[in-house]
Amino acid sequence: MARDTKQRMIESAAELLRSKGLAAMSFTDITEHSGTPRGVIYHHFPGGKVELASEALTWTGSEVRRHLEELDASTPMGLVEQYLISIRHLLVESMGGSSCAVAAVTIDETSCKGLLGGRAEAVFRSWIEVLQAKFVAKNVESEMALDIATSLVILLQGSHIVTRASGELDSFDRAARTARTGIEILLNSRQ
Amino acid sequence: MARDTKQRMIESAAELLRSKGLAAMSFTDITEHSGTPRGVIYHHFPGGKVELASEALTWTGSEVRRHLEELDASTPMGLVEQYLISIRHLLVESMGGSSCAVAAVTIDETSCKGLLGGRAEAVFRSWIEVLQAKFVAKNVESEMALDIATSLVILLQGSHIVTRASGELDSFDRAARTARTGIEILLNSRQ
DNA sequence: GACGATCTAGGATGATCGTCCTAGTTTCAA
DNA sequence: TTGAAACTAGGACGATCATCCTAGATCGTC
Repeated sequence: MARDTKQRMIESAAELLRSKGLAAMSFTDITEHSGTPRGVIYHHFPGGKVELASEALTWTGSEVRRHLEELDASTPMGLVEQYLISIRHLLVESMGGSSCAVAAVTIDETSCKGLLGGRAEAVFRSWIEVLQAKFVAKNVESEMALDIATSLVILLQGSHIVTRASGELDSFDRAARTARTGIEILLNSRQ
Repeated sequence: MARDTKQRMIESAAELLRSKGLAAMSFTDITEHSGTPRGVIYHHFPGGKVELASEALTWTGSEVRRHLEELDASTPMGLVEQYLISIRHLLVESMGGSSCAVAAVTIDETSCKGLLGGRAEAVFRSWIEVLQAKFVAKNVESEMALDIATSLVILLQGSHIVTRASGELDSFDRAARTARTGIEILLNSRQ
């Protein structure tokens, strides 16, 4: 029960972070969205808003990481294709109002300098590392795998911003096409 | 004088938008940062915070667009190189606390749906169009030019987020390398 | 069955938010 | 010179914010 209450608040925080950002996310929003009473906040999160946001970030990070770890294909290029398809679905959902919780926190300066900034960095790095490992497992050289993994995460973040503003996926499709071409060449150029 | 007061507020708003996002940017911040009195706000911006943010967005958009229009090189690939160098400088500055004002507004759901969202979309599109026209002027086919321009803007936005979180430029350099390769191949593949 | 620890519950608080208001000041055309 | 328009100036307003507080409820352990 207790774990359930806390978890509901974390997931609500993650969703509100995605939809309105850190500063605009109030505890009133969270209690209404999660259906938990106000007094529970500082019992489960003695550190207040920062601690809740931090846990929401960590949770979002591991959720996405779990999706990334499920990617599987016989070739490196197959991984790229799967990733692009996967995040296209994610962007479709996002257009309805959500963006990326990690990006939302990164936008905030105060959070960026403090605990939350470090947490956001760790989340991004973990995503990149998971992707890199996937490519390395397909016999892609380590540095090249890191290049590709980083490019894919940056493509996701950039697309989140631009497609959310425009309300359509054309921008992503064009950037994805360019990225696919570039990565394919990189992969073919290896010995 | 009047124009000066208004302009100072707009530029302060743009900077605060970059550093802390829309919701966290208060009028108290703006008056302190710009050195203008509180009563002036609703004289120059009857629409309140939304109108000020909108003007800050428009101003940021034209500032960046001006930089983009200054890009000049003899070859399409030269343009890409210049763009990458140019936004690398921008990212160096950004690491000290600022991100992109347009992205900051896009994160906010309420603003994204309303007037500000439309404004943000227009700004992104204008950047893409300027870049596209640059490539078309170098005899790159229109659709391919749009692909490349879109990719470059998405690269900028994604890098802004990730490098701000990590505090270093390695992510950008890796993504830029991949993008450069991909675009080069696209350009060489044309007839 | 009782007791300490954990959790739920909602209200109170001071600070800060965006917005608005009423004066005073400057500018400039007639 | 004068009067209207444009602008400066700072305070006041209700609403909302994050935080904290005190009780009641529930649980596991002796």
